[in-house]
Amino acid sequence: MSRPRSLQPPTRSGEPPLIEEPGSSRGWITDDQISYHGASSHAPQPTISQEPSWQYSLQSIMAPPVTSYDGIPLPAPRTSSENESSRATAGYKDKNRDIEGEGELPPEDDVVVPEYSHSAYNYGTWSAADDRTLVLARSRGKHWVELQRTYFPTKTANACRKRYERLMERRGALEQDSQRLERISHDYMALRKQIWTPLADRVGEKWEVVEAACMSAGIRTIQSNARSHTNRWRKESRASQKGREAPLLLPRGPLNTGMPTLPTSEMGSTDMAGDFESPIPLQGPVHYQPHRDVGLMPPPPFPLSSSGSLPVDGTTPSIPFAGYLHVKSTRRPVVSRTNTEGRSTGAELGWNTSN
DNA sequence: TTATCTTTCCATCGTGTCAA
DNA sequence: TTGACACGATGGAAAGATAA
Repeated sequence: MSRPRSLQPPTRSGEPPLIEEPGSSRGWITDDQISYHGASSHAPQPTISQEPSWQYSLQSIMAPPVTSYDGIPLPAPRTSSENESSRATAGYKDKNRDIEGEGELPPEDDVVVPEYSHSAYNYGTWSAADDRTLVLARSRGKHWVELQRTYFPTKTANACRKRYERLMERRGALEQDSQRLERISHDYMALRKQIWTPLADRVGEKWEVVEAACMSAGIRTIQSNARSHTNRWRKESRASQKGREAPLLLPRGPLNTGMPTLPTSEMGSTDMAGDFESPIPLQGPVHYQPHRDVGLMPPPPFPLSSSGSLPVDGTTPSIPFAGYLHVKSTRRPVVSRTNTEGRSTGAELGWNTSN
């Protein structure tokens, strides 16, 4: 099976708009509000309802049932007995799907088949309007074949069914994620001081200041800054070594500077150690000292975003060499896709918040 | 037997990221 | 700037399940 790489989905400008329900505050999405690649990240997200009886403790075990999609009541999951009775009484018409959802389906006569051939592979994306039509039609008991012939003649019934399944899975996961984020936020507020204090001690700042700087910068900015900072330090270190007889020795061991001590075990034995690396291995108890007191080649000031709250004047203690954290991304955060992964939270990074 | 639905596998495409 | 790579999205196909 080969598909022409150049085949693109047709523009949807010729499709009829969905009919807005009179008095409804929920307007239909017009074509110019939809981009057809990555559309779901920009289009208004539908509202999802789920069973209120769904228990918090079950979050990590199973996704709650999705009971509505953007206000459209969805049929309850069918049991085998319901299947049997519905088919017997309704002449194979599934009465569980015979639910009058809000909104109207586009008139069947108005459905315009795009001009490209159905025989060509239809690698078309689904717009928000398509999704709504699909869910509405399904909620009214239309079989896949009928639904496909009526509203999606350029797609197959199987494609419609799979799209429907994925929509339901996605919406369920979305709702689950929002509740999960609430839980993480709650725990974060309780543990944030513990989380940020080690880094704050290392750089000689208040933990609130360090937290604000990192939060405002974002993980991508921090990754980028850390990498460039490390590269710059290495470059300058090499240049410095060229001009000396003896290589520049990096401090190890106690310097007795009065700065907070971060035992190696705190970094080396936690999951966090797998996400960060320093220019040199951490060995033994290390006492950190602002460079200006030690007389080492001063690293550049800590890079800040434009909204960063750390001062960048010369009095700001820069991060000692061992404090350069280069974040190794084990999973690339996805920015514009609709998936919900890529969140970087203390919990997900495996920060050891126990004391 | 037929119709419908579900599950599973797999190939392809689009897009973002990263290193050279 | 470009190519390699990873990953999610999409849809075709086949097999199996279920009920009329």
